Amino acid sequence: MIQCEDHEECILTAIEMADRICSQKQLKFTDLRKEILRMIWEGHGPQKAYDLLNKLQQTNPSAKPATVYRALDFLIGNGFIHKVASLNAFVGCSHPLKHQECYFLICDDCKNISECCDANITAAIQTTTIENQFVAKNTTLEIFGHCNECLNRSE
Amino acid sequence: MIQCEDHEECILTAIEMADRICSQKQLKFTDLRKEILRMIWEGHGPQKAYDLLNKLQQTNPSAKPATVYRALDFLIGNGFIHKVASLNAFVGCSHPLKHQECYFLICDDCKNISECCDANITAAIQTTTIENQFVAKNTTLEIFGHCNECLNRSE
DNA sequence: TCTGGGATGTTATATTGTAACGTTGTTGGC
DNA sequence: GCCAACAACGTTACAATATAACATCCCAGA
Repeated sequence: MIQCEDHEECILTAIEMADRICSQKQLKFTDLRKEILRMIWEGHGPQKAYDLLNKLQQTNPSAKPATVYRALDFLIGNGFIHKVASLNAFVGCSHPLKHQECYFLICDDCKNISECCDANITAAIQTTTIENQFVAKNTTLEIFGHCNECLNRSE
Repeated sequence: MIQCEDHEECILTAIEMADRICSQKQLKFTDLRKEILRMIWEGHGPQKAYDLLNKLQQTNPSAKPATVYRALDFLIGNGFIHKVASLNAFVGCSHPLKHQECYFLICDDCKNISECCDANITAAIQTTTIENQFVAKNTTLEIFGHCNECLNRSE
C-alpha cells in the first residue's frame, strides 16, 4: 500500500479524487464502483478479486464475480486502480491523472506495495523501445523484494 | 519469440544449452522437462500451460495439469523459461546463465515477444530501489505495444 | 539388496476470469 | 411527458489457470 500518515484520510482523498475526475469526464461513479474502490484502498496491500467479492457479499449478498470484475474493469480503464499481474491482485492508484508509467515495489515479507513513478526508469524504457523500433503502449513493472522495514525487523 | 534466422537451429541450441547447464549443476533434465522446453521454444510466442498440456497429451495421453506445471516450475526455477505474468504464459529464455533482469517487448498485434536485457533499464531500476531503500530480488517488466513489422504492415 | 529422495502419476479441488443474455435505470430527443 | 437507446447491473453458466495431497515409480548410493 501507499505510505500514508492517516489512512482514513488517504482513502477519502482517493475517493474524492475519483469522484471529481468522474464528474469532469462524465463517467458514472456508481455506488458499486465507489464501494469496490473503497474496499481496495481499505486493504493494506493488493486486493484479490474474490476477496473483494466476499466482502461485497456481506452487504450485497447477490453479488457475483461479474459484479466485481466489471467494477474493476471500470476502475482500471479510468486509471483509479492498477492490476498487479504477478499477483492477480488490484491496488489503488494514487495519481490517476498521471497513471501511466507507474511502477511497483512489492515486499515479499509484508506484502506492502508502493507505487513509484520514476522518470529515469521511464526514460530508460523509452530509449530501449526506440532502439528496438517498438512503440510501447502499456508497461508492467513489478519489483519484488524486501522493504526497509522488514529488513530492519529481521536483523 | 526471440528473433532468429533458423528457428529449428535456435530450438536445438536452447535445448543443448539447457542440457549442458543441467549436467553441470547435476539437475535432472528428464524427457518430460525436455519435451516441455522444446514445445515452448517451438511455439512462436508465449505458450499457455493448457495448450502445452493438450500438445503433450497427444504423445502422453495420461498427462495432467500437474505434469505440466511441475515441469514449468523446474524450467522457471533454473532459468530456462520465463513466466509472462500479464499473459499467464511461458516463453523460452535465450540466456539462462544471465537470466535475471530480462525484459519483454510484446506486440499486441502479432503476439511476438522479444527478450531485451538492457543495462540502462537495470541501472535505472537499481537507482530507484536504492532511493526507496528496497532490496530487489525479482523484477517483472513487460512492455506491450506494437513491433516494427506490424507498424509497417498496417501503414 | 535396501532405502531415501526426487520425479511422476492420479484424483480432486481451488482460484481466477468471462460469455451470454435478461432486467433495470437514466438520459436525451421528440 | 413519452419513449428509444444505451449503459449499468443481475444472473446463470462455464472457461481458464493453478495447486494440494497422496500414491507410485525409479534410480543412486550405502
